[in-house]
Amino acid sequence: MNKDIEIIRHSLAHILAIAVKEMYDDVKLGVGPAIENGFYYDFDFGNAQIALDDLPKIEKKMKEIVKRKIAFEKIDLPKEEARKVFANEKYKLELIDELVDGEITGYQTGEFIDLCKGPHVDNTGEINIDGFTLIRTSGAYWRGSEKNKMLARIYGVAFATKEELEKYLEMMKEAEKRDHKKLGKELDLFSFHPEAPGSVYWHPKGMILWDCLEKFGQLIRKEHGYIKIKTPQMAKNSLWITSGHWDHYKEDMFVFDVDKETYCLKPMDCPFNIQIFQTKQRSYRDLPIRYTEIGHVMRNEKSGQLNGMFRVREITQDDSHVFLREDQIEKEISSLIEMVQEYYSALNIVPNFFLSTRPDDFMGEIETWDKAEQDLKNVLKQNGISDYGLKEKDGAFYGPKIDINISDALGRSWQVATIQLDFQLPGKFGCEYIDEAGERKVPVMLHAAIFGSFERMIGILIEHCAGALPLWMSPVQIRVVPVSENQIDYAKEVADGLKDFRIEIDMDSQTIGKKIREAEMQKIPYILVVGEKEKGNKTISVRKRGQQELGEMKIEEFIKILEENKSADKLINKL
RNA sequence: GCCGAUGUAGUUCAGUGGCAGAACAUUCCCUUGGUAAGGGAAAGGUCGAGGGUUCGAUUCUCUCCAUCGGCUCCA
Repeated sequence: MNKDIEIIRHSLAHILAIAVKEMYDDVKLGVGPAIENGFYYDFDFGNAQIALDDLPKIEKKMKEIVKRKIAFEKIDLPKEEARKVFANEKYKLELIDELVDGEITGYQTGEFIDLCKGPHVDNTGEINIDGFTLIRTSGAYWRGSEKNKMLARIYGVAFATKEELEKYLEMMKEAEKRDHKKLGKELDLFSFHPEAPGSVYWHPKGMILWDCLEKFGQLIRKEHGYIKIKTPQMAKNSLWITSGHWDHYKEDMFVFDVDKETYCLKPMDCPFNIQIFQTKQRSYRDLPIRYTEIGHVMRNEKSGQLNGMFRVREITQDDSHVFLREDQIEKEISSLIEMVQEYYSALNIVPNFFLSTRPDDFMGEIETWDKAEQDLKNVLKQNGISDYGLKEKDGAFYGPKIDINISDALGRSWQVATIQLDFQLPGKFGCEYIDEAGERKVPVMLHAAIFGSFERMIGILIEHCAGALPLWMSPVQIRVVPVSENQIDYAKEVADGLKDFRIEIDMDSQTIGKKIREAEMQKIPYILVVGEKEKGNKTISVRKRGQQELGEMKIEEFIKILEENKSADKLINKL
């Protein structure tokens, strides 16, 4: 973030607080930082409510304050002094109590003083009155904890100039057009229905996309030595008590009674994979054993956090579980990172790596966790990934993980792939193998999903390409458009010659312009126009998605173009 | 789950305390066309669900459901 604009954003948060204080009685202040593209401020309005409709008034007041050209003055506040100044601000007092003398500073603007480290602009006059706007309100828990009171957060966006602001707002409007929920409907890929909140209904075209992803994933896994399995959808709670999910994950599980016993829909596949491992006596020579499973798991996500395909209750994971010896850990994790990189480069997506560390609610010994975290750090380094982010306390209850995040059209970051190192569950279940010396040993377990879930990954993919999927994944790859009904027979002949592709014929008795428009809006990669001319010459006129005509050519020539496109996609030859 | 917004035809959206509207899509008719919308007609609705206020509610009000933007939580 540009330093100057960050100061402006921070100052605007301060000005927002002034405006709200002037307009509403008995408002208590929370905090108000600069954020990417703007700023926010949290307020406790007491019994009053703040709604979207109130924002224009507040924004007007902010602009008025900017025009007053008042100075921001930094003041040092000894703790006792600060307690006096903010005597009426319970949230500020809470923050002051955690600071020590000398650390506490405030910024005074006219009558108003805010508790703040700064920096701020010297004078409100430095702020461009047309460079910012308030965009939305939301609730936000005080200090980010669900246990605390929910404050009213007001968000604004701010830039140095009016033009930059307008450009940003325009960009966000464009981004909304790439929303996978909207495109999924328009392209007839999937739907949602109120009777099954958080579950996806896959339409025929969406299913083709799904199959392409699945096949490609399995191909990569096969090359890395994985074998497919399939496990149950539900199990008695005794299994989940053993695994620890009952203690650590119960809130998110669907639980129900059958014949006086308690059952759970599976929220994860791991315990079942462990049970398969245990059906035989395993030797050190057998390891690593690499299972992969298309896991259909169900998690009771809270209603308010469901979000299109990004956050569903029925999640289909490209799951894998590896049982291995300690000396195999680094090599195996490297292999998983390699798989992630192969997969994402084929999808033209750059993965962002994160290390997620021990959560508060962890299972096992701290020393084991420290070792596991160190192992993951080593492997990341060995694979040339040094710029990974840190997600503190974000590991699974059974082990730390390497996560891969991808942004959606609106710039929100979603976790997709995950590689988890687990020293806990195999022991919990009493897994063993016989080592070289004939001793019983507990294997280590890796949990990994390469693209995370079909739902989330497909949502992300759609948004990344605005629905214009690469040829190999397009549900319909080619549409033949006859100029008039007189060429329908020839169109069928053309389609027959391209049987290896997903091809369809537009039989509508509409103008050619209309039919082209339809095909373009459906984001079909190739449109083949056939009229009297083509019929006579035994050719086709090719139009590529989003471009002009490629010209008239023989079908064989067109197939050559398709093949080149395929090899450009690298992986298509494998499908 | 919490804060806020939204819910009207298959879709995108207008609108109103007193007979429910458009465009696109659908069906039919005319048109037989040359690279992003040819013309016409018909059909299409328990205005998210249930209470309340009212002579009368799609409209006001309450509860619930669903969706979206955040918060929290997670692939």
